[in-house]
Amino acid sequence: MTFRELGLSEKVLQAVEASGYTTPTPIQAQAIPEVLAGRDVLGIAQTGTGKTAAFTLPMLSRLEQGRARARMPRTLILEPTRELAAQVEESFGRYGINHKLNVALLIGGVSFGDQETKIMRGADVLIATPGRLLDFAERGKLLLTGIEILVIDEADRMLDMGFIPDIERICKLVPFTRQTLFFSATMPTEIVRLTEAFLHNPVRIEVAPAASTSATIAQVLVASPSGPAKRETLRHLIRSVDNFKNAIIFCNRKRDVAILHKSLQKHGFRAGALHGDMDQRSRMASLDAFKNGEVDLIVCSDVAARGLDIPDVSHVFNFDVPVHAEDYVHRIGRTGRAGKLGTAISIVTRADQKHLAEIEKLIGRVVEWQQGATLDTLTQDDEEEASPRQRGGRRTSGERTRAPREHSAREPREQSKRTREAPHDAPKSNGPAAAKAHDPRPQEARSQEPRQHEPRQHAPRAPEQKVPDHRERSHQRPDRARSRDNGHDDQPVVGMGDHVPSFLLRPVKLKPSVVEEAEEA
DNA sequence: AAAAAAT
Repeated sequence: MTFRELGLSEKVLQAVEASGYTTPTPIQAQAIPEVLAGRDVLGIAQTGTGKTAAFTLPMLSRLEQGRARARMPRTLILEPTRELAAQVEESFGRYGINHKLNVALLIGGVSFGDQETKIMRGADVLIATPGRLLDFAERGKLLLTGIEILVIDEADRMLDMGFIPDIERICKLVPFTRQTLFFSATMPTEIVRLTEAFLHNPVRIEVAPAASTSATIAQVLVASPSGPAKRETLRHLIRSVDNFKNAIIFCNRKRDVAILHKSLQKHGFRAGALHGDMDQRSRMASLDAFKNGEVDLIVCSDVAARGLDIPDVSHVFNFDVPVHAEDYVHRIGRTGRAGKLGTAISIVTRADQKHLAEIEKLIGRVVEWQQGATLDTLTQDDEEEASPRQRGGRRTSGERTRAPREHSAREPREQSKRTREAPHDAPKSNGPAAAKAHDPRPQEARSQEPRQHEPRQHAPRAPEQKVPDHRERSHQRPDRARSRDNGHDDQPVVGMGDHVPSFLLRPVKLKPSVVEEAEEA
């Protein structure tokens, strides 16, 4: 099967060939002829199946006849997130190079001016998130009465996000005679009801069963204590995994995205962040930086879990196990795309066991623990290290200071940091981080790339050995780094001797905002 | 125990 057999126009075929594609994916092969014939389509497909091209290519063919009028776009595509909307715009840009079509992106978080100009000029394709679209429509800046094709993408996600009332309102603003293309990864009853109301005699095209995980994704679990030790577990994993190119790291909460992002940067990693409370500029900048390789790590909330198509992501880390099992499937689906191999590593703490069980039930298989090291193999020490704040007065700071390890002697200037880091970085031999003896990546492929001109002080490191800290923080002012460190990690108090006033050892309850500031170090 | 989306 080739694209040529599907009935697409010559202009579109040339653009597809220029992109290097020759064989349509199953959903493209099935959907494209139907869209070209003007039929409604109900596509049940995950992202990563080639769904976007399944509607953009035939839409481009159809749009070759006719012209857009001011304020009256000819086609409308609804997306649940701004990033997905921007991604669809890119797709029109890529496959529409031979067309002179006006494509407008109508999303929140950016100024109205440009968007209004494009709509006034007449948009052939309007790609929108529901809120901003309704805003325009209600102000009379946009008429939906000329819509020929309506695309509702990621409908089940729209449902999750409470967009269904908005979608229904929008559907009532577009002409009854339009063609509707409706895509959803799953079909909950709410969505079935919607398709019955707004699709006319649709062709049903189903490609991948919901909740299946791709065979091209290797999945593994890593047991870890929680707290700062969890960040150390992640750092170790990033440094030690095989075939690392870049990674998306998921957290469950936006504030944890911010904390982890800063922590990784502090440790010298080139990392970006992406969550819905960031301003739109930063969101786009982060995503671009990750796509073009300026950073090789991006810390995300679930805003990035679904649909984002970043080719060639080598690893997905679940820094937090997702609370909702379906999110696991979506998150790990950011890797192993387009036939490439990917690895999904989930860091699991005691508290995650329940959610892990639900995930395994959903995907219908158990996920292996790395090196067979389950939560039960975490030692008492690991667990205690995980919660220094709750220790209260059980130990004095003097007792907390561990005997320097052998490598401290080799790096005397790093001793204080090393003492603090060693317990997490060097778990028991059956512990989570004992996985790989050294980083097999070529130097240029690593997170610390900008510093590659610096001589590497140590040959491939042993698991007990941390990457020399001066490499990680060489770009930082050391005084700043040190002072910001003191807040949350388990560092012995310097300058008070072994005596610590008892009030300092009392457990303290901090307001969340205070905790956040402390954690920012 | 969350995130997202209009201002």
